[in-house]
Amino acid sequence: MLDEVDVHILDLLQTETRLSNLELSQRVNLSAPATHARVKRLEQEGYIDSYTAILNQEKLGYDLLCTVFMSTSIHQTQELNELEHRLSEMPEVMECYCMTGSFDYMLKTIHRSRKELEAFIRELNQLGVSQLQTSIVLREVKASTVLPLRK
Amino acid sequence: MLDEVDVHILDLLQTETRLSNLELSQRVNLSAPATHARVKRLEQEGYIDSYTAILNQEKLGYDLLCTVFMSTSIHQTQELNELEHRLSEMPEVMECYCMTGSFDYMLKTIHRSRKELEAFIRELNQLGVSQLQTSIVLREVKASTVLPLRK
DNA sequence: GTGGAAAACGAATATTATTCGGGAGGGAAA
DNA sequence: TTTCCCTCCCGAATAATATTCGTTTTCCAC
Repeated sequence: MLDEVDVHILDLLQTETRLSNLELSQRVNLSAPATHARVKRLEQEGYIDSYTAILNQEKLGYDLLCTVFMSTSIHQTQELNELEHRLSEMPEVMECYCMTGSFDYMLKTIHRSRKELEAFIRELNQLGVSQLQTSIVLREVKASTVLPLRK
Repeated sequence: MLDEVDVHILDLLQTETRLSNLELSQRVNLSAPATHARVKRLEQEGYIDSYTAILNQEKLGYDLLCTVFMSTSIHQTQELNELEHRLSEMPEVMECYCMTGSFDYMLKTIHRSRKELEAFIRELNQLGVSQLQTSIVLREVKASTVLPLRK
């Protein structure tokens, strides 16, 4: 179970990840070793999935962010797993969700150019897709990975 | 400009962020100081937006991930900025995009319960929204922050 | 209150990042 | 080709930081 200090640590980790263990310990009013042990415990118990560097999409030439809604004609579990596996392996697919609503899946995909997007959509179509609806992101208003722990 | 080694570093940082600088330097066949200098340069020049800890939504009680499509009746720039600012400030809104298609915005939102989702939608409705369409994520097939640098 | 487990502390150590002086490589000009 | 200069690298030294360890404190259950 998590106490108040654990939540405080998690919240600091997801917003100010670069804090040293010493600074972190000062923020939560604990000694450095005690703080360190807690962080390790939180990692161990699966409260922290991963640490990651968020790269700048624009600077790296990825200017085309899309949402793709798709449905499939597949209904057998085995084949569905296969489909999902293939989707997961595609590097352009950043997120893939199974959804309520009129489509089976929603994808968030990223591309360098219209040409690459077109190639990607063609690739998708060869996967047993019955319907596809692609929209393009005009502007990113907010893109965060932070959970509202402190709300 | 980026050379091959820079791209290699960025790719390692976004997939194996916890690597020590020493390990990182060995992976890219450079000395530790040279690698360190490159990382600092990449941060400086804005190729790395941020470092973050990705928390486990389920373990922390956030079991309700949604996509919300919304349109607005607002057309004046000033008021639109205001609206976007309000959306950005809402902690449940993890992502917000201005889109092509039949809705103006798409949001990715996260909640602890149906009750909180309902309160959130009510809050949205008081912001000058003309249309709302909310879908619920049944299952996360893939959720990544990794750009396909090596594709 | 008392015993026992869990968790904290400070000091010591190990690991890692960071700085620094010097040198190799490569292009431009003579 | 030689020289100069700039850029980038390296290894060694230092500084900062994480991590371990033995001891003490805290906090329940009885």
